[in-house]
Amino acid sequence: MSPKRAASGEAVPGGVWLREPGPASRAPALTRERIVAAAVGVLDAGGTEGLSMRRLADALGVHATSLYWHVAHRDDLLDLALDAVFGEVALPAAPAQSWRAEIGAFMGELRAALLRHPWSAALAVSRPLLGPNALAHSESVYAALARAGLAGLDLRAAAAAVSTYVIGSAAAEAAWRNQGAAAARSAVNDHLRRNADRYPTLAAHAVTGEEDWEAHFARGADAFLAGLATPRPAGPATR
Amino acid sequence: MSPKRAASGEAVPGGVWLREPGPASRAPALTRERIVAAAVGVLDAGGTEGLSMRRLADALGVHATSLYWHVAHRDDLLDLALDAVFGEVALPAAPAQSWRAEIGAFMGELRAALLRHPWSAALAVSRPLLGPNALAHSESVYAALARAGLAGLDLRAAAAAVSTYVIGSAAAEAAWRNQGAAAARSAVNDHLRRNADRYPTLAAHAVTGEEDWEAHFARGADAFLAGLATPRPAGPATR
DNA sequence: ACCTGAACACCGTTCAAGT
DNA sequence: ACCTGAACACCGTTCAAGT
Repeated sequence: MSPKRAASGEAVPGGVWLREPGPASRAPALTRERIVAAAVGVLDAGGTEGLSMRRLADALGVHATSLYWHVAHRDDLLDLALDAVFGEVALPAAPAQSWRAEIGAFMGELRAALLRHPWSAALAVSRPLLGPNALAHSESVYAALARAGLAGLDLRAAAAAVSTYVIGSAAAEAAWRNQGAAAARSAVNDHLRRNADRYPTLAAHAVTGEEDWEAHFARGADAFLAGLATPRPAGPATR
Repeated sequence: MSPKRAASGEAVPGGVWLREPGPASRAPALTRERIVAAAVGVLDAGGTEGLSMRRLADALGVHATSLYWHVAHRDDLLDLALDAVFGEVALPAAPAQSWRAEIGAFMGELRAALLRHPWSAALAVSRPLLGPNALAHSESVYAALARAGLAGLDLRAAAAAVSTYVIGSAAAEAAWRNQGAAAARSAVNDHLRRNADRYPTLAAHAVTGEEDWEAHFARGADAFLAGLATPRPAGPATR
């Protein structure tokens, strides 16, 4: 695990400073951590499409093919970068608060992390979340819901729904923000108003000005948590 | 709007059958509908990554660059194909049933359509849904929820949550099904069991055998609809 | 063990040219 | 109006080679 001993020679006190840091003393130059950190940077800058092996290699001062020593495919990079985003979300310190407060807090924090990296939510819906950070959060959500008395299919469905709602909302928000934003929004409004005969309710109720995404999200999350708290009709299918 | 008149010549009764369908009488060969239908086919066969302009052109017996006459970018193709999937979902015929039944039915049908085209859900989370078919469904969801008494932010949040839940669930399901399925599943189970100290609740409650995805989905949808039906605390922020 | 360099089989998109 | 063909600037990934 420790890096190889630096090049040999007589032990001269203070010699480190005099010797050229020969190739043997260079740390591996590339590590998974460095690669993943750089990948997150490239993704933040250019989105999923902007992440190419060559561009990432450039950012690391290295040839593209070198990356394949540390990583099997480009896809692995995406999975690793995504789990790094989950790693930005703190795990609940004290399990003292109510399950509802704990899960509500988790939802808010996960949303914030996903929005800090606008490429991440779209990625999170499209691949199994099995990285250590994602699993750690999954575990704490399961634990909180189990404390709430859920089990079996109810528990699994509730846990899945929690992350589905957060990730899906963040992905939608990121998708809207990505594009021209203001320009796009007014184009949509125009379109709806021009076709008010086909879309009367949309024309009357859909967005007009600046969306308050956070209030929007919180409203849905509230409704959703209220639903989870509602006792299920104890049908025979409950296992 | 009507296609150009076929090549001229003396009007001989029954002559159509005798004349070669010369180049002048060929219909435009490429139309947006044909292109979109072929794109859906290519996507069904090879997923989002499998859709390239050249491959699609091949399927249509045409040169790749010809597509650019009908479509501006590859992205347009994705938007058009996605809206075609929404077009497979029937609009509610009679607005007679309860809003809850209507929306529940819509959710089930949309899920089915998205799963018939496993590439579609992941796409639907990552881009604004502004195609005519998507908007038509959006309109009817808004209308049903407005009938239920929702308005303003409540209405928008509820409508957004409905599609977020359906699309997010379908995307997650498709992602799990895409990969090795059985192999992957048992690998995950092994992984969780090996790390049961880190993930005790997951190891105890997470999937073991075959998932019943539909029951899973329905359970979450029920909880979710129950939450929507729960009256909101009439805070001052309700506009 | 780790990185390079050349190479292969692809990409999306443009643009001038044909009919 | 619609399609072709050549061309440009990219891709992910492999593999033999270097150190």
